[in-house]
Amino acid sequence: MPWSDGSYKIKKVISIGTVSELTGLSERQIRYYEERKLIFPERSKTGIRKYSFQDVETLIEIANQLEEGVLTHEIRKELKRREQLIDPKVVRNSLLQGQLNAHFK
Amino acid sequence: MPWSDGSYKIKKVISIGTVSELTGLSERQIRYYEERKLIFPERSKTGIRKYSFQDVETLIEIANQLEEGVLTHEIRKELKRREQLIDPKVVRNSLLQGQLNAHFK
DNA sequence: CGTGTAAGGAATTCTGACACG
DNA sequence: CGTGTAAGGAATTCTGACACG
Repeated sequence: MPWSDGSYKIKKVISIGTVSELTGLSERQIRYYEERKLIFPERSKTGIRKYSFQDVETLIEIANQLEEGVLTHEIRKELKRREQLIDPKVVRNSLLQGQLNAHFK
Repeated sequence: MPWSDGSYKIKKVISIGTVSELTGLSERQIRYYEERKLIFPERSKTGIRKYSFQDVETLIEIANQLEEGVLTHEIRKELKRREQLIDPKVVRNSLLQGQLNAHFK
C-alpha cells in the first residue's frame, strides 16, 4: 500500500473539527491561517478541508508565535525558510542552480 | 504535546468517509466489521466514528481474509491472538498470572 | 453471512459578511 | 490584524430495516 510507509505524519486525512480538538484552536482560526498562507490543507472532491498530523504540529507552532505577538506575515516567512531546508524539490533545485552558476561563471 | 510522539499511527482521528477512500471498502462494510468486533473505532461526543491509521491497516487485512473466504468469526480470533502478542497490558497480566500460578502451585 | 440501498434525522463543514479594535 | 458569530446551504454520518442469497 502506497500510504502505508512511515508517512502517516504527512497524509492529509483529518477534518477541521478534529484538528480543532487536537490543537485547541477554533475552526475560525484554522481557516484564517490558511487564508494567510500559513497552512495548506487538501480538499475532498466536495471541498472539505483535510489536514495531516504535520499540519497539526505546524498549527500549534503558529499559535505559539501569535501569542508571542508575531504577525502572520512574519510567521509565513519563517515557515518558508524551514520548508527549504527539508523539501527535496528545493534541494534539487539548489543543486541545479549551483551547477548553472558554475557553468556560466 | 501528549499526542505528538511517534503514535500518529494509533491516534483515532479519521472519519469513515476517508477510511472508505483509504481502504476501498464501503462504509457499510466498515461498520459491519465493527458490529462483528473486528475493529474498534472511537466516537466523538456526538457519535461520529474515528479511526486510526492502524485501524486502516487492519481493515485492509480483514478485507483480504474475507476475499480468501475466511469467516468474520475466524478473523476475529486471529486478530485477538495478535493483540496478545503486542499489548503491554496483556503482557503484564501474563507475567502476573505466571507468578500467581507459581505461588499457588 | 456479508453487503447494497432508501429513509429520515442529526452533526459537520463551507463561504461571505458584519463586528470589534 | 486576528477572531467571534449568525446565516443558509451543501456534504457527511448515524441507525434500523428490507433485500438477496
